[in-house]
Formats: sequence, C-alpha cells, structure tokens
Amino acid sequence: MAKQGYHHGNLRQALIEAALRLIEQQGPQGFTLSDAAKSAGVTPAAVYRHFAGRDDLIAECARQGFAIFGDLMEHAYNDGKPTALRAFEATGRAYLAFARKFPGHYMAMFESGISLTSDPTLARAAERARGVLLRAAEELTRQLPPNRRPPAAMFAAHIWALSHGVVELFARGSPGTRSPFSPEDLLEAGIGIYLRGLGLVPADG
Amino acid sequence: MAKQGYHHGNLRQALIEAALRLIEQQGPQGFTLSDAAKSAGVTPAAVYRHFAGRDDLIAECARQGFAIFGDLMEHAYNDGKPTALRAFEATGRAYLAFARKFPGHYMAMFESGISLTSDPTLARAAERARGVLLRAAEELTRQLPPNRRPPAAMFAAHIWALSHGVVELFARGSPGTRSPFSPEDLLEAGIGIYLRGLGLVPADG
DNA sequence: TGTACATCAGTGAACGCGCGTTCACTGATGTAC
DNA sequence: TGTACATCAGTGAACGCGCGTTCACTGATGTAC
Repeated sequence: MAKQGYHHGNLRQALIEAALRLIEQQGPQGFTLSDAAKSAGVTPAAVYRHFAGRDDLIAECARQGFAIFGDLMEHAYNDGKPTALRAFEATGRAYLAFARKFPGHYMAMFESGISLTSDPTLARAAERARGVLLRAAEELTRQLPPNRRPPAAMFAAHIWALSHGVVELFARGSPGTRSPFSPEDLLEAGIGIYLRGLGLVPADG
Repeated sequence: MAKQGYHHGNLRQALIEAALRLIEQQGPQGFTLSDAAKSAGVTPAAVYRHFAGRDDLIAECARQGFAIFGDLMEHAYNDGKPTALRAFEATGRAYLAFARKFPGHYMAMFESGISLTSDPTLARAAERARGVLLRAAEELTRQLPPNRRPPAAMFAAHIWALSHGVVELFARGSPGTRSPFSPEDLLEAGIGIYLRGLGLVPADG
C-alpha cells in the first residue's frame, strides 16, 4: 500500500496481493508470474528480488492464507465460549466466511496443488488451522457419553469435508450446479443435522 | 485398444484414454494436448482430426465421466431396492467408488474448470447424474413426517458436498492431511450420522 | 549542510522452451469397374 | 482377380506466442564524513 520509501515501497506485499487477485480471477494454474508483475506495475525480473520464483510466490499466498484462516477460526472458536456448541457452530461459519472473503487465499491453499510437506513453514501454518477445528470438536464430544463419542479427528474431518464440499460445489460459479440455497444456509443446515445425528443438539423441528 | 482397421484403428478413444491418464497424473491444467498425442503415439496435429482442440478433448473426458458416473449411481440406486435407505447408502458409496476408480474422469469433471453451461451435451450428462442422487433423496425423505422433512434438493446437496469434500481432502495425496481413517469409512460414518440426524436411522450406537 | 560513496530495488533485453494450432502433403485403406 | 482412382487419417515442418528465468545494468535511496 505505502508507495513511499524505497523505489516501490512494499513491492513484496503488492506482488502477493496482485497474485491473489489473479488467482481469484483465473484460478491458481491460470495465473502467471508475469501477470502478477505487470499488475503490480513492475518488470517480471523484479519479482526475483523478493521470491525464489513463481512457486514461492504462490506458497507465500497460501502461507498468509493459512495464517488468516487460523486467526479467524480461533477468533470464532473463542476458547469454547459461550458454550462448546455455540463456539463450534461459529467455527463452522468462519470456515465458509473465510472462503467467501478470501477466495484467492483459499484457492492458493486448497486448489493450487502446492505440497504442504515440502515447505515446513507452510505445513505448520496449515497444522495450526486444523488444530483449531480439532480442538472445537474434542471439546464438544466431551458432552457425549464415552460409548457414543466419535473420534474427534473423524468429527473434525466430517465438518471440514462438508464445508470444503459446499465451498467447491456451491460457493463458486463453477462446476456443480447452482442450488436454490445459499452456501451459508446449506452449510449451517448440514452441520445442524449432523450434530443432531451425534446427539449434540435436541431433535426438535 | 484395437490397433487394426484404419491407420491407428481407434485413435479418438486412445487419445481420450491418454488424456485421462495424464490428467490423473498431473492434474487437468498440467496436461497438454501434445503430451496426449505423444502418449498415443501420434503427432499433435493428428488430434485435430478428432477434436476441435484441447478444450474439446477435456470436455469429452468429462462427458464420458458423467456418463459412467450416472450409470454407476443408477446401478447402485437400483430403483430404490431393497429399501430406500439401503439404496441411498449404496448410492453414496458409489460416489466415492467412482472417484477412486476413475480419478482422471473425476478431475476432468470437477477440477478442470470446464463450463457445463457452454456445452449442452455436457450439461445434460451432468444433470442426469445429479438426478439420480436427487431421486434417492426424495424417495428417502418420504419416510419422514412432512413437518420434519427437509427439501430433497438440500438433502442431496449435503450428501454431494460431503462426498466431494472427502474425495478432495482425504482421497488424494494432495492438500489436506492424511487422516487416520480411510475415505470410505469417513464417508460412510458421516452419512450415517447425518441420516441419524434426519431421523432416518435409529439412534442406537 | 554538503559532498562522495555504497547499496540494492527495479530495468530492459535476451534466452530457451514448449505450448496450441495451421497447412500442404503423403501414403495406407477402401471402392468402382 | 486386377487395376485405377478417391478418400481421408496421420505426418512433418512451421508459426506466433507467452511463459519463467538470467544477467549486466542503472539510478534512486541511504550513509559516512
């Protein structure tokens, strides 16, 4: 943003933001380093002052995405307050809100094909985000009697998968169909039914 | 397969199969027309005898995928026999089985970014596959009293999203984590909990 | 405050590459007589 | 059965393009004296 200071001021972040905009518009594979440079008003070669190359630029987008994602999830979870249930539901909503608000980040994280294992900082950022959901699931399953308590990891995986599926199929213009329901309603209802199935929510209409 | 007959015999289908293999290995964006041609033992220019271009080749992969997908789903649904519930569960399993067995098709269908609306035959093929799941959902919700009967379209969307999420996050080597559960177990358990939440399955352990 | 120098962010030209696509062609296959 | 011809699937060379990346450079900024 700040166009002062050195030649450009903050080219590094400007490139990241340009990349995110392009990824959002054209998909992670459609975006090119040259486009990102041009969009930041700079020569392609200038990118190499700040990133090792194209892949590194995408990885940084994903890294920042996971950081924001983790923050949002943690904030929504709010240490399990006011109740474990409410906190959990808020966390689910935060997932979709993130995907909606930061589509470029989301695509860089989940659709760019970058390998989490090859970059430790990226792996750690992803791990933290996953940890929040897992903790929320653990806390919530404590309310169930042990004999009908699902593994928290499975619980969390279900919610993650449902959320991701809703994002991919119904929160984008792309491959699945338009549905008569908003992604938010769809996810909220889906999680509600699922929680009822676990016995975590009363079975009234 | 049949290398007899004309020069090649059945180059069209050979190209499709080469494309599917490449898409499976490198993703829908990573595959190139030239690779597909080479893999089929043919010059890139030969592709244009059978397809309008790269996009048309991908679209045909998706079209065949939707056809197989629809067949599999329909076969699994089996007109709702032996019971609406069993048929529905079989349909859910068929979704994952398809994604497992035909990863190239699956990626061409859901990850290639092709537009369903631009190609009527493609749209029709996709519509049919979706119709099977919707019918299964409708049939099953009839067992519920009207006042606690969710819209079948929403029901179907939930199952589709959960299935798709499981495929994308846990049935591939890629972005999410490895989970201690197999995708099959994950999906089966998830659908089970969901159905219990709807009151379609008894609440015993 | 002013001058000389060091730093280093960004330039501009160039590279090798592989892509999708075109075009005139060739030669194996199928057909008519 | 044999010959002449028509068809058309696949060839091979070429194209224009845009990509990611490199390199020697330049000139604005920061610093020492």
